[in-house]
Amino acid sequence: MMASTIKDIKTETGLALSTISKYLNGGNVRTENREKIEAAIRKLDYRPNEMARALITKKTRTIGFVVNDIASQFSGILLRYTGELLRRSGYSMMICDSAHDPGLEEKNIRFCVDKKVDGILLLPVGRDSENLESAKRAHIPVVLLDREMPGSSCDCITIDNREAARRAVEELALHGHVRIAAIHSEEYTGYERFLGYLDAMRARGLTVREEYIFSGPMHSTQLGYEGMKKLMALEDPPTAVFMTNYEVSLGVVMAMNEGGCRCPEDFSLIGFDELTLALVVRPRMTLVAQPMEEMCQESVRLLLARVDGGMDTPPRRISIYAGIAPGESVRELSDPYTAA
Amino acid sequence: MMASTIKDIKTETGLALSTISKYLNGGNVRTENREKIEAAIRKLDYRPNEMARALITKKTRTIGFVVNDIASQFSGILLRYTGELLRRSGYSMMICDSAHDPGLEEKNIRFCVDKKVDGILLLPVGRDSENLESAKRAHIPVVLLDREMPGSSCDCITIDNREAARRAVEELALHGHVRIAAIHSEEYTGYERFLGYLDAMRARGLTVREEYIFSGPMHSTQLGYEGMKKLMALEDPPTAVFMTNYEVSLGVVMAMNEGGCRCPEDFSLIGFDELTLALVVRPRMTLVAQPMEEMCQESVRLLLARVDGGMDTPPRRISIYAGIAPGESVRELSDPYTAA
DNA sequence: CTGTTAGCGCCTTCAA
DNA sequence: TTGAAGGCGCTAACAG
Repeated sequence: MMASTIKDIKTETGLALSTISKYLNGGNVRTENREKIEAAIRKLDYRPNEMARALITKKTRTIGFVVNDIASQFSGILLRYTGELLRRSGYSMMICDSAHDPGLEEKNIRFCVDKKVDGILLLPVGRDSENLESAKRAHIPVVLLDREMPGSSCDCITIDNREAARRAVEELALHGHVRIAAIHSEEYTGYERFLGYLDAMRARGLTVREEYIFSGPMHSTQLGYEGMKKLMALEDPPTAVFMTNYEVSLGVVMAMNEGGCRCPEDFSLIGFDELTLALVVRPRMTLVAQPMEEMCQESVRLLLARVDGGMDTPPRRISIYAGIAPGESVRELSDPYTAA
Repeated sequence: MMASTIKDIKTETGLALSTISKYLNGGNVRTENREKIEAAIRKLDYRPNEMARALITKKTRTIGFVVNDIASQFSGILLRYTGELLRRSGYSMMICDSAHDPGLEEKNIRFCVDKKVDGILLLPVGRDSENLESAKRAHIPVVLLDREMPGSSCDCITIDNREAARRAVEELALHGHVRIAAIHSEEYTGYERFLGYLDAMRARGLTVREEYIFSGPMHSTQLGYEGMKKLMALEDPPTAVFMTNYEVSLGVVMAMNEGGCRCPEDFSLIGFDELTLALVVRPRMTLVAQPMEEMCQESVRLLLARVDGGMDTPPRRISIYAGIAPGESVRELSDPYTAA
């Protein structure tokens, strides 16, 4: 009734433990013995005990994924891709949700370390690389996904947030927009993208009006909703709005619908992330499409390379190009100064 | 440089291994020795090796969560609650995403079994309890969350889907609605809720018109969007729409906004799940609020009871009452037959 | 209460 | 290629 062990295979086949072990680990065994072993494994439904194996090899074949917010759609999709990639490489994934709490993030990393994961994928909440201390002490590699942490010496996969944002706002300007608002979060990605907005405005010599900037501590539907409400109520409202993530865009669209405004007639919009909203809303939103699958591939590749290869090579920072997926949410403005 | 072991504590303190082990497991030790041990632990930054521990105790203190769709907001929130609850009980959570694929679900369960998890929480994709075979053979308890599986003999936590749906549709009827449409998925929850719709219609003696029913294989924004488009195009459209989940509601709202329809003036709406949408859309949606936190508490409680207590007691099926959160998306219809 | 002695299931030297 | 012996880090009997 108990799960069968390698010993049972031994008594079943009459071979030595080490022979069986070698077979299990892909070594060369006489064909006749191989067949015996395979038959016994099938018969007893034997599966190696990963715990015992890990005790010796010091490899759990488990990766910890510490995620800023498990309930966000963006994270969910990253988790799906990475989980699948890891599974294909024989790794399992232990997910810990930091729920936007930097303190919890630190605990989660420590938890992963205690569980002896082989490596950690981190989609960070905070900017404080002190949170990584426990992993560093235990020599467990960490790869940062989607967001950098200034003080850290980890590999890091991001998109070129600032540059992508700059191009997005440039797109608005190219269509003749001058009164361009921005709704952004103060998190890493939100702020980087806001900097890109400023870059574009400056490069074009456009005025950055204070009342056109709306920000909040983190990306949320709430933020977009409230921001757009405020912008719509302005005496001299913008003609275009730049939004720094998916949830924010969702909130903006809700606010516009509620206020009876149309896109792009009343407001042109450009945002980030090609998720559900983008597939459903008409007119189709123009937005920066983050190559999420590629981000996951790169981060898993880097992490597994560290797991196998070690920490002696210098940290790599990969910034992936994020292009703009065309849509119809930006309208041509011939004379911006008379536009509503 | 290597992580310190219990042996290091032994040489540091001069005590026997078993004394230290006993201390670690909460046994009684002479105060003077306790202090020695504690000092050594701090000094060497010792943390017990969970692998070695698991090898003897046969408990990994890890729970596997096999989830139908990690990218859905509903699942995300369930994962957040359960993860937190488990962490507080000293358990880690290994999440496997089935991505709506029953075949992958079976693989995921087998994966959890191989990883020797102490128990499995399953939010199922399919209805086929054969997927649970590997867990059953290994005597690993499984608790079903949110959805039943007919043939299984597992504990199961659901809400009273059918009854809650019946009450929701009854609510529409009480406001004078007669031409009531339903957009539902063919998944377990979607279908149960559709049955509740039929119950209510029948009880009221209302006609169930074929053109008022729209369904699809699974819950999605797409489903709601397309369903609502179709309903709006009808010659004789419904006055109210019942939607079987959150994503569907989102799609419906999008379609209405796009078509220039207002809620509740043009269509009354009632749906499920108090998520982001519910917090942002105005007028506030009337909907069945699933007690997600309670569902998680119950399922974790049941699962840990199985982990400790064993499988000899008969399976428990808990159905939690889901109330209707009031909103303003259902309007009073005095004369339904003349309403648009 | 403390220490000694065996293992948990597996991998990895070493001889043969 | 194969087999015997030792040990990974820890807990669980015992005996003291």
